[in-house]
Amino acid sequence: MTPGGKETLQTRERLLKVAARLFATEGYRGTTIADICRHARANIAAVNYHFTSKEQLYREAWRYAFQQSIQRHHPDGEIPETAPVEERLRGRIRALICRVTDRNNLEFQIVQKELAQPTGLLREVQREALAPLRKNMEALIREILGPEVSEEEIHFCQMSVMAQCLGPMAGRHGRSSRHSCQPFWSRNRKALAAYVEHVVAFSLGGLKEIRRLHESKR
Amino acid sequence: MTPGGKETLQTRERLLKVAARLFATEGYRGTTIADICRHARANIAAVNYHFTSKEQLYREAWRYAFQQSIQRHHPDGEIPETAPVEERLRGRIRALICRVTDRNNLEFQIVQKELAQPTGLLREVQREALAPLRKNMEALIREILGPEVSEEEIHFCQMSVMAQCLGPMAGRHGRSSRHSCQPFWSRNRKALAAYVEHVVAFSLGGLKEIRRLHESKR
Amino acid sequence: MTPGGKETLQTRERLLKVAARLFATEGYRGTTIADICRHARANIAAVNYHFTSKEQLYREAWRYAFQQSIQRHHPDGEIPETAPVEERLRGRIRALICRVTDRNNLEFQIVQKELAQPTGLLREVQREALAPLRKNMEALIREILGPEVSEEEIHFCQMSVMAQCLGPMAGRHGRSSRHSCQPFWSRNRKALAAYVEHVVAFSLGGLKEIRRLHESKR
Amino acid sequence: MTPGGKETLQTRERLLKVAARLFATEGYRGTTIADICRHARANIAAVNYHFTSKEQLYREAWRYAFQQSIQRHHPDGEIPETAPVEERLRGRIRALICRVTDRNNLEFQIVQKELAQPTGLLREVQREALAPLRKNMEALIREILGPEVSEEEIHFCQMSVMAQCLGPMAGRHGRSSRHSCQPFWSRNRKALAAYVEHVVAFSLGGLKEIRRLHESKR
DNA sequence: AATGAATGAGCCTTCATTCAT
DNA sequence: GATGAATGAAGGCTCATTCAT
Repeated sequence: MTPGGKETLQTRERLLKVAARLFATEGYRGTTIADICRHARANIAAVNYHFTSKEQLYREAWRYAFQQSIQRHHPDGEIPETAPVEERLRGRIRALICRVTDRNNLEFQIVQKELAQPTGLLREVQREALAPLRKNMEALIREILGPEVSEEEIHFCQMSVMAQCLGPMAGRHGRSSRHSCQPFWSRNRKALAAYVEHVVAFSLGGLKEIRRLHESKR
Repeated sequence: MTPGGKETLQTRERLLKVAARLFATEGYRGTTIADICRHARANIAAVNYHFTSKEQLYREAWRYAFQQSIQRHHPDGEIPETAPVEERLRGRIRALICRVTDRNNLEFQIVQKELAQPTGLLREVQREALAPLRKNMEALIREILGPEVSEEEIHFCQMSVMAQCLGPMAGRHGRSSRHSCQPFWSRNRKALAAYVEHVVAFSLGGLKEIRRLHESKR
Repeated sequence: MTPGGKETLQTRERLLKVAARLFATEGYRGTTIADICRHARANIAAVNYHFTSKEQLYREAWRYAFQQSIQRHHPDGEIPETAPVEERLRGRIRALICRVTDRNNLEFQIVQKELAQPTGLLREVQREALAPLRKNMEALIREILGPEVSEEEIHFCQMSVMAQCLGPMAGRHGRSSRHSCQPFWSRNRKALAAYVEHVVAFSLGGLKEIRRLHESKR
Repeated sequence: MTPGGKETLQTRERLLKVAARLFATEGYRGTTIADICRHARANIAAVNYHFTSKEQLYREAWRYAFQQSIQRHHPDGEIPETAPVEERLRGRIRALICRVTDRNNLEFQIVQKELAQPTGLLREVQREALAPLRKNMEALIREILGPEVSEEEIHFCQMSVMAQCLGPMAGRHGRSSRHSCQPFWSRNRKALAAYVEHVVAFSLGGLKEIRRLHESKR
């Protein structure tokens, strides 16, 4: 209809957009192909035409959300590499919490549902999205704790920090949100900023304690 | 069939047991009434007969798992009320992590799926299971931080501690676990105990830092 | 509705009956579950309830037709075992041709479609229906030719006789029969009886020739 | 694309070739337009563009296979018209059995599926391919039996001979052949030649018997 | 002449629920 | 009190065909 094959691209893209949103709010099983096509104003067979199967669409929709997410948010919080390590940790934590709590960022909403109810379809999630995040966080922590702390301890510290960042993800709701109270971070930006500062302080305190214990043990 | 309604009770209980297990591993949507009845050696109509609907069975199954969980695990970690507050915090943390990582404890597996994919059917979860946990944790934290720290800060600290306890929940898998690497805490008890000690130390360090900041601010 | 669970049995049986008829005329792929259920006045889900899948229904429908067929036609043409071998051969040939050309005998119509377009679902057809037929025919032929004729020759003779019996099967039509001229054996019984006598005579002549050649070769 | 419509012709021919092969192995319903176009490296719309519909392609594909078949095999087995009638019968029988069992000869594979499962699309098959075959066979038989034998008897004899030739067609498989044992004639050429000789001998013996009966009746 | 996106009808199957014993 | 047959709505997917270039 429109010139230049634009229409074609648009249908595929519309499907991806809608699919990412619905998968994020309703989960894989809770989303039907019919829903997706209706919202994307596309034919019921469009999904199978463009993506072969619902499973494939799921994978590509997550990838789409993932790439949109890293386009919007710099994972280092735009802190230069030369800044002190505490500053860089703050940048990482802020960036991650922002990505996690951003209503328009579908990536982590899909990830969360995938973690809770693995479909086995997003193995690449681990590889491409979460593993680098963890690797990077562990590098920062190793820098703070010094080279003599065991890898297990570093791994545990990374878990502690990441858990605090991902924590606000829980209780995020889809359609059925009528039953739930709004989470704190959706009230205003100030509350979110306060939580970020809390996590930074709490984590630095925790790391300090771990290092102290390690040194006293020696 | 047998007199005294005994048979009924047995069937009912079998259904609850099986349902809790399946809901925990496969989620609400991933579990079919037929599955439940087959595993419980019950008639296909038994669920609707005993529980009116799948939704109602879901609610009662979670409650069943919840009550079994608190029967097995003392939420205070069997630390007497008179022990120092740090000891009581350690007891709480250990108890919670144990409940969360216990493969036979279905309660939190259901909770996790409910948090990620709210069906809106477990509003009571919040009220009966999680809220008391949080309340109690906040009380301990308030005791540690002193009465002058703001409620918001106490709430944030509770989130930090709880997030670390619930963190290991993520990545727990049901049927599709063939795709996943085993989590650290399933390797052996020692690793789990080490993580518990880490969370205690990290959290105490974090709380210390928060208190220090608060006092210096004054 | 009707007393005694009769209705239940009837639905299953109705499905089998209708399925056998439709599979016989339209083939496996040409028959839809919806068709079957409509003709059997059953719900669209009835097939999957009673038979799990279309494939399973196909197998059971053939078995149903097979058992009805052997109930109606005695495979030996009701010739006593003590009769001369030529008489017994005539009985066999007549019985087989009757079964093959009987419009109400669905068994061979299904078999024919299965031979032409194997679904791989009726492997038991070979074992249960055709193999015994061939075995029996070979026994008669061996009796006629004498023990010194090679197994290969006996097998070839069996093929010659069987092919003549099954030949009228070809050109049997389903829905699209408006395009085809009626086969000779549907015109009247006399034509069919004449064909039977022809096959008997032709085959006995053939066998005589084979034996003659064998003896002259010696 | 290329000038002169050459490209078109090539695409058209590729479609015909592929279609004949797929229709022969999978049958009309078992073959999809998408399959054909994929194997022929043609656009999904190519079939409808070149042949208007799948039905039309089916007809033309059979005709294509038919013409290729008669180009490769001389229907008289290359026996001169002047040879004795028995020799000419042998030539015919051998030629027909060769065509039927030749794996590369798609014509009869399509015919067989059409006979078992008439789509009503190949009415011309009867007229153009089978009828001449039968006519010719009947002429030979009439020559052997003499002019006084009834037309019905001649027709029956033709059926007997043809059935033996077409018999090996049954059990020929497409994709699902993994379930089937290999037919005798694919083992080696000697087995096939032996079967040809058997059919010739058996048929001559049968015809002799028929003539004898006819003469004795007189 | 040829293409690739798009369509709509239809197919097999699943599943929570109901109904008549 | 308990059962098993039956239902209808819906889900994912296939496929021949059409449409706009």
